[in-house]
Amino acid sequence: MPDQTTGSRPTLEAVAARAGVSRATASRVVNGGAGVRAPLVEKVNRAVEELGYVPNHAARTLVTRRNGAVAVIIEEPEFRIFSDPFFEQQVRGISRELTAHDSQLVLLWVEGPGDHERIARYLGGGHVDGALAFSLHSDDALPALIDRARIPVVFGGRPAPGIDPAVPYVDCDNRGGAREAVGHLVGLGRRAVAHIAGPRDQTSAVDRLHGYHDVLPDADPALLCQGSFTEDSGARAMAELLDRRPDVDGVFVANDLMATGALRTLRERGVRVPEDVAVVGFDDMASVIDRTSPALTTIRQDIEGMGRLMVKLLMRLLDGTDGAAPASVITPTSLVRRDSA
Amino acid sequence: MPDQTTGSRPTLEAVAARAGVSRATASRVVNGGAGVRAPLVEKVNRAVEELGYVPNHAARTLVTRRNGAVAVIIEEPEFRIFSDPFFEQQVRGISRELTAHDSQLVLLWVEGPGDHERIARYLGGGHVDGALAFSLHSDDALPALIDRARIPVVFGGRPAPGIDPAVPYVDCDNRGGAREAVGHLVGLGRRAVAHIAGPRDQTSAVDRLHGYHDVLPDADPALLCQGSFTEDSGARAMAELLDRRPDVDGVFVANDLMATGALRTLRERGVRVPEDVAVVGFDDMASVIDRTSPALTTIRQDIEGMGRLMVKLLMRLLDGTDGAAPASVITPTSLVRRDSA
DNA sequence: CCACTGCTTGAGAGCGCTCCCAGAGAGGAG
DNA sequence: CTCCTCTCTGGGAGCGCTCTCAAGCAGTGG
Repeated sequence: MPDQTTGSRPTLEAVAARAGVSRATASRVVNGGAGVRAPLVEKVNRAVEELGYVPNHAARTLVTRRNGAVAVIIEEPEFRIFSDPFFEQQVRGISRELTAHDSQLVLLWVEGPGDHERIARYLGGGHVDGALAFSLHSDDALPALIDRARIPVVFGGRPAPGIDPAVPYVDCDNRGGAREAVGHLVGLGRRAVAHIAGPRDQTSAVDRLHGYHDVLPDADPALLCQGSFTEDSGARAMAELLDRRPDVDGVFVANDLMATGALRTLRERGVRVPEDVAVVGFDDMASVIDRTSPALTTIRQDIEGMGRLMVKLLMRLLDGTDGAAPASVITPTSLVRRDSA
Repeated sequence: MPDQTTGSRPTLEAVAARAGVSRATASRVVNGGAGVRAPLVEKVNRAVEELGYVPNHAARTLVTRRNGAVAVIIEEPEFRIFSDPFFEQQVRGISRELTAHDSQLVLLWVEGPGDHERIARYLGGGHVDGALAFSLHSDDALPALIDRARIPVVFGGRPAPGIDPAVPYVDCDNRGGAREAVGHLVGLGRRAVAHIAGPRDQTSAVDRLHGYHDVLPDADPALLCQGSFTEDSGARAMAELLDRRPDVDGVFVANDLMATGALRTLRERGVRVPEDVAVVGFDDMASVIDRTSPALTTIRQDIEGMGRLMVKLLMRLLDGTDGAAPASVITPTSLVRRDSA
């Protein structure tokens, strides 16, 4: 009988002893069993079962230099990004895909510049194989931070220009989606199609604005209004638009939340949607859409899918069939027709 | 010159060599430097600096058997718990406290029974030092799962009866808070004080109901209504209450979200708050309170603080001054007087 | 001047695992 | 029957670190 008196967890050694094989063979079986004859595989597996053996992660990491963990970096400078439904969906996708790759999700919550030193040290400390981050603002210190840690990283959302262009990212086709939205409004016969844009320092907002201009390069600047992706800012922008151009008959709003605000303003002013003004949003965020009336026509993006793609890209980086760094991925968008346009 | 030709990260060995000391001394300095003479400490620190040395986590874990990581288990059976503001605040507290303890937050996202096997394996695999979980429903399989992994755990919220009573948890004083809420209404001279309760399978809701009965043991059962912690259920319950007992002049609602619904119903029915009916909620959830009118009087609980406490409790468990398992903690609540009562 | 105490320091043994390499069989070709 | 090849298995080194233990070295009292 092997010494099993201690309360500690059984080691590979113990499994090997019980199965009557060497540690090397036991290891092979535990890791898939390639090149081990069936009867031995059987024996080892039984020993694993009986002993309740679980590989020691630290020991394995020490020699393989693989952690099986990926950091997800969350910055919360001003908003409650954590409870943002967009973000939630993306993290869900990440979590699912990570699980599929037998990797763990380590949450790094950055609350301010004071945390940067700590985060950099952590990332550089070999605790995780790679990192996933989200590009929020162009004045973000995060990219530099990660760059310093010399760790593979994939961004969610196109990083602001100026960031190392070699860093792969996953983003939806903001520009193309915007084109489709505006094209839809134009196709509906709308003559004065306005745009309520998002913050200038976010690439997604900038790209959507570009998409608008792609279709309407000569649009009256008065048809352009600046919002900040919040519901109230959308309401205000819509009011301004109605004041400046009372003849406006179509609006492409850069996100659903602002579109909700715009719909509110239109309702308050007695403007009919879509008869008088047709409205198209962006995101197709279920929790927002549910509350709109009339039901919001919008551009859908597969947010969870983007989260999964981020992981897939990172894994490819890690598997490092060297040299060929995977390119960024732009996922397609689609128009979802509802009642508002 | 030491061999620094490889691109790999420097080891303690390298630091020791550069500082002209032994690996043991270098290790001592890196870990606080107790019992090492000042000049050597200085030398080693300089070497660390120059080499950009970062300790190898896996190697350290291998010998210390401490991971510096804690699992936060999130179950998402039906609701979007992740984007729940309550949850967000709690996780923020956890994250902050974990950082203070130099530990990392590993997110374990349980999506269904299919994940249980994986989670149990992970928890039992020595990847994390302990786990934090939240008690949601009484039919929860989670506690059994964690029990099986034989890993220290602290719950957020009192677990349902039937769960191992030795497991420590952190919860607010639901019952006392409810007593205070009802007492406040009674103190205001309200004669027919009703209660809109939360789901029966959640201990927080049950405790709040108990608190109500503590103050009003002989309350008319018609003054009791069942909700499900959602806004709509609160609205429906309020309507039912008004139908059953038109003379109702006070309501203690088991959470703010339902209170919002109740306020809506009251407004729609032309009932004045607080003149005709005084309303007290529970939670003091900023994002909910902001939207209520009149401003909701409610019971405040320190949600972030509870998150932090969960970590503190777990750390005490881990430091294991054996035997004395830390007791659960009940945090105090306080009445926040606003306009609705 | 020597033994003794107390504080620093270094040598070395692992922690549990993977992986390289050599050796042992087995089977086919000469 | 021997030699060679191929497949499978075991021995053993070593990943980077911590920690125990003993040696070294002052300083002190007898």
